[in-house]
Amino acid sequence: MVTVTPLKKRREFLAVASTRKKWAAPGLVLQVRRHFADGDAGMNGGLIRVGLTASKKVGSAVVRNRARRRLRALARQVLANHAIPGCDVVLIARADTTTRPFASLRQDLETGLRRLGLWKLES
RNA sequence: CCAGACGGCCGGAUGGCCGCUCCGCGGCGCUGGGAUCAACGCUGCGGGGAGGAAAGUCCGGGCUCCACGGAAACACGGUGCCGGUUAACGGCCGGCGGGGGCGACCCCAGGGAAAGUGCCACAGAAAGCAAACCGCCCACGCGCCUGCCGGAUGGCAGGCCCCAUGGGUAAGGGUGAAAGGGUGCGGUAAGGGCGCACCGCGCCGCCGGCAACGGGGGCGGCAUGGUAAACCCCACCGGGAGCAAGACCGAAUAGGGGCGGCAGGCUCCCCAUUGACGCCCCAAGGGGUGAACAGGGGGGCAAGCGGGUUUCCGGGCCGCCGCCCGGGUUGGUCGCGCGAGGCGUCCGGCGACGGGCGUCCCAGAGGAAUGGCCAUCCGCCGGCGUUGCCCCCUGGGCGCGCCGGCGACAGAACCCGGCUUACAGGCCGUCUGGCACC
Repeated sequence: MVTVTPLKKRREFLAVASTRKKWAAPGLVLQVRRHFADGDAGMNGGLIRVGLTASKKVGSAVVRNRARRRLRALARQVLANHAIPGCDVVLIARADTTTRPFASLRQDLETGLRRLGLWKLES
């Protein structure tokens, strides 16, 4: 199991967005970036960093918080076991994030990881 | 039982699996070895962890910084019946006045319009200063009608539905949100506070009340239209900005300011009284001179500079070096939760509220924790069914069962007192008006 830490700085979010590697699903939008060229490169190699974004388009403060919490729970379940280490991931909430069934949301994230080449069988 | 008024309260519950954050206690880790403190990381156990509005950011305070001689005044902003309450308020409580409701009760931006200025759309004759469109009344006749006289375009008499002129009126008509008090009677040519009664208004006493105000009396024939959420006047209140306040720590790089690099000193090495070093002479070997003298060169020390302006001295400039100071980006720590605190109870007060006693410690994040998923129950809504009950019986209500959907408004960001706005559903109490029964 790899460690999952949060992504905090605006710079880091922009860096992930600038790679243009993204996948849009009904429940969420996924953006990824490998922060080391190849291999395990250094001490940060095992880290997966996750950033969550919920804009005002999603809804009020209550709705945005709920969307973020569901995405955080999802990331904990899926990314730790199925994403290859050494990458940054940004999950963006959409309008349906709070109402979509959790299993479907999970499906969205998993196919997104496969499409972007980050999928890994359970370790 | 139905309809309604007011006040208070709750605002999903339980369990399972997996997490977050803070606090307390314990364990482990941190490279030569051992011991140990703090912090940090990981981990185990125990405990705390959103709201009545956390919202809007509309008022009032605490706290912090800035400004300032206590302050006062101008400007600007706010408040505006009276009394109380409070740390304070534009809040709240109790009264007063006006309006609405059968009633419980509800609503009111409720100071001043004889200080001044402005405005009063449309309509209307006229919107502030008294005027007069229709009408009403009187007079007059140069108008008209009737009758008589006369040859006559004339004279005489009478009359006013229609006409002109002069005068009196403001009751009636019509306009308007508003038309110079209202209703009635008398009076009058017609009318009019012209006179009278009542109401209203103004002024002056009296009584009740702390007061707003209320009650009653006398006088005045009525003067002063409305608008101050128009300017304004009066009274009272307000210094400004805000936790991104503010305090502390503060790396690399770049940049800012100040001082020094002057004199003098200490120390080490080399040369030197058999004369170093500088200058002068030379036959190139040396000699003279400073020498009536003891120093010279180099390095180091908080010691020591270099460039360039023709040169020297001084000064300035640029650069370098050394030391010191201040600002400050990312970041970190504090501010930061024992408080105008919650709950219970007693006392004072109609009440807002105040006081005493007891008891409790109750969120503290920072891309922002306080949750994610599942199950059962609960509540509400819709549909279908019903061998149940009721009614005003093609139907409806209540109850029960099944299926499906939904779970209001909304997320602390320094704290507190209010206000405003949003809100599925539900509970409790007091009161009002009906209906039924005793």
